Amino acid sequence: MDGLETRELRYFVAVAEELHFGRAAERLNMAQPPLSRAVQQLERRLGVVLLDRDRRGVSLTAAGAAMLAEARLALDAVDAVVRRTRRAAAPTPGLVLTTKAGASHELLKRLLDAYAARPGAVEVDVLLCEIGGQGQLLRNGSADVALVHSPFDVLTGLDTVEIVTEGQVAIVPAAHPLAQRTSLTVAEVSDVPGLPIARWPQHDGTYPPGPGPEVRTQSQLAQLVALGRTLLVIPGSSRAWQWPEHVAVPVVDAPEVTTLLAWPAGARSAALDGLLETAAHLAASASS
Amino acid sequence: MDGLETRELRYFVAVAEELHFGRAAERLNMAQPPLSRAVQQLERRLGVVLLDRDRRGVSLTAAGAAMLAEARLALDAVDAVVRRTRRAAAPTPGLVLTTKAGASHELLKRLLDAYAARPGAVEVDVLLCEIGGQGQLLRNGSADVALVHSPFDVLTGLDTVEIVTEGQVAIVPAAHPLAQRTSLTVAEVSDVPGLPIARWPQHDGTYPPGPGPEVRTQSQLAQLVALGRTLLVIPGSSRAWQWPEHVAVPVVDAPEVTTLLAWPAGARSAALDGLLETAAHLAASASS
DNA sequence: TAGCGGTGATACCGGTGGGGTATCAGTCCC
DNA sequence: GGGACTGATACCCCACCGGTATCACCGCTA
Repeated sequence: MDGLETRELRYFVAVAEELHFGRAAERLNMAQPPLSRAVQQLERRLGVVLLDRDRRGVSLTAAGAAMLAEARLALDAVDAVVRRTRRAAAPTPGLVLTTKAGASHELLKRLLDAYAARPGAVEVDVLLCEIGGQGQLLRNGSADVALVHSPFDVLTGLDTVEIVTEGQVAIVPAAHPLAQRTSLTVAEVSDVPGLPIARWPQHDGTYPPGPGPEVRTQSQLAQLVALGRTLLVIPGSSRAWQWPEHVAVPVVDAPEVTTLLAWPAGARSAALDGLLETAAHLAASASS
Repeated sequence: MDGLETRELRYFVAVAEELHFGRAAERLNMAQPPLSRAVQQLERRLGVVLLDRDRRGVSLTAAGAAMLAEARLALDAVDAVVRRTRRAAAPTPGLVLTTKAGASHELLKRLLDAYAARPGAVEVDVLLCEIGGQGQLLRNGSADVALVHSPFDVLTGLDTVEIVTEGQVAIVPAAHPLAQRTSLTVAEVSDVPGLPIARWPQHDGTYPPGPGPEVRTQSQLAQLVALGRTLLVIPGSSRAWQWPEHVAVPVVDAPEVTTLLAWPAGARSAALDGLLETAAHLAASASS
């Protein structure tokens, strides 16, 4: 009846992502025939057609698409078992905190310092990740807690505690006329001639179309602003990495950004509780 | 390095729950020796000691306890793959809504009627579960959405939308002096001589100690109240199942109860969106 | 239309390893 | 010290996973 092994899930995910048995088999370091067979067996056992093998290629059925999403979550959960178990077994368990490189640097520093001063504090490793990558790292057990920014980061499935809410600033090249302003509006900074918004890679690694430069890292972005090629709008506290060639101008009508600590729902531990309490104190002192 | 099959997780969970290789093997319908071997291999591959095999029995190490919690979540996620895939493949996919038997009956009826009247509404199956069982059913894919009650039900990992907030009433035997009152306080209904609060089974199936009667179902409870053996405090809308021998008295200082729809974070679908929208309308009309 | 490249499915085979039985090795208890 | 009980070890077998070889089907092209 049931039983479904993770091997079968991995096979299906590979095929569903590649939409090509040969390439999927290559990715799995195996030959194509056993992969075809395994997926057929999976479909028979589920009693569900997951893939349409038409002439000229493979495509997902509706059920296959549903299964792909669920299977990814399940595989993440299985990976999380290994990672969290290994960390729980470490001589000094510690915590892993993940955040976007460069974001909320000052706040993070205050949080870590305050937590380290607590009695019974454990070591906190900081794991820098790409934009929007925190959720994945929490789900697959690579991290215990993340510093995230609402409304930018997806928070579904995570418990959170707010730390601070703040306005946003535009980072513009010092030489640009906008740098003279004391405040700006969203309308003024969107679609500035000669300063197109930079484009970040999407989930599949490709870039959306548009006039702005393609970037992968914060430092690339910083340099591009310094070169007068783009501008960006970020939370005020992120200006820590501002260059001499940058000018920060408040954007008065930009949506407020809330910095939060997020953790996988239900994955509390004594160490995490300590960090959350520290964060709550920080939030209280910041708002007073 | 990685790899971990669900079979290994099932084996470990069985042993960790039974704390006895023989019984665990019996539960798994296999012999004890291969089970011992499999768990040993698992420990070697992880490089982590999960179980202490002391004289007189088996016990979990700290890492083993952590792994047990994670493994249960992962196995639920794998089960969810099967259930949700099968449902997605059904000719008419439908939605499965779960709730505690007897709770918010009127509200549920209004919600389902209103949703059924929507264009494009799919069939909604109602799955009645035991107290507090909704989270498990959502996690393992047995249900798509649940009707839950804050602060009673655990909401971690679930996205929610509020429907209605209401006060609580005490359900007391009509023959009891308290039935004459027009309002009560928490202090008055806790520890009433001769009317001890009923006890519900815990997660492991055993009952907490105390003077109250042991119950498993709402109808048992209803009968016990009618017999004058206990009283209970529940949301006002739950009085639908009130008997002639019951009297409902508002408890003025009891915490308010919020009825919500909850669903696994990130598991949105077109059908679910329709139901949530209906619930939002219901909430708006109820508050106005 | 015949050939060819490319795709997934089928046929068959060998080795690994998961699961079985039989037994051993401790421990506790009378 | 013997028996009951528990988990570990020894050994065996065969199911099944993965490999190679090949087929069947389609579309393109000359």
